Amino acid sequence: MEERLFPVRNYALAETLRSGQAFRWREVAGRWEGVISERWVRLSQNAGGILAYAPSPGDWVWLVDYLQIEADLDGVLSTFPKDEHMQRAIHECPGLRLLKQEPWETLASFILSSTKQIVQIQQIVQLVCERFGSTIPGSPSKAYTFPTAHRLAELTEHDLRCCKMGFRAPYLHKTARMIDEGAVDLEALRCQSLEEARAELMRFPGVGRKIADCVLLFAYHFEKAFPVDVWILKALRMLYFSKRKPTPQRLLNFTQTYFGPNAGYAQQYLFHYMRTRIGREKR
DNA sequence: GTCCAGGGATTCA
DNA sequence: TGAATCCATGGA
Repeated sequence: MEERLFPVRNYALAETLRSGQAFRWREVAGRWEGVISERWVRLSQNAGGILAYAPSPGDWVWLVDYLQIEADLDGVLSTFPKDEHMQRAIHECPGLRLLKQEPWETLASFILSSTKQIVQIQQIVQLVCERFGSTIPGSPSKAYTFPTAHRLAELTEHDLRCCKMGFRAPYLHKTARMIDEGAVDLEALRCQSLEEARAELMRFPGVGRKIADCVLLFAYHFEKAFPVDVWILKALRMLYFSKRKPTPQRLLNFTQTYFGPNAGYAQQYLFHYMRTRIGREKR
């Protein structure tokens, strides 16, 4: 086991890991345990920064990249609109970050996310990993990798349905098969334009605009991708369109222009703001 | 545009 | 404690 302190400032670790972009982090006695690709890791935060603990971590680049430790957050925030709502959203959760996740796991997880609450998505993903992932040797607690597309492709739809994913099972199964057969190359999307990459992702069953944009943002860091779900819809209507009722097309145009070059990052702040503050007040 | 597809967590009475 | 509602939706 090795330990390393990353002296990063302005990083809201707990809020970031809980924010609904990743589904495999577990809080254990104030520390966070998770799996990044093939590696188990435990994270905690103190005044000095983020403390990481992992078996044979090598150069830790995998973690620095995943957590985006070297990202210039202040630079990103400075591109946000200077309106009252965005400034409040930033103030509400200083240090909220976007992670950089592995494309296949992100795609599969968000196919499973449709009309599910975050807690339930976590449960389904955990079941899938326990049943079909590989065990990770050397981790103090039982840990599993996220199963490969090839592994899921050789299962039956029924095997997947048994992980409580319901009608999402055929979507995930067919998507795994398409990737396994090479019909779509997830790595190739990295050098495509946002529009091309989105169109590729939407070829998968169960992937519409919203899920495609989640994958584009959380895995590929297309910084203009702006997933619009019920929370964001609520936020936009309440904060920016309180007087008139916008058409869906008008809302889409707004998300593509108003929030600037880091619209996806702004979306994450809005999402968190809605779920914590307003979400609570409204109830 | 409308309806439907699991089922668990959460809220409410 | 039992019922109602909600849920990072997409497809027919």
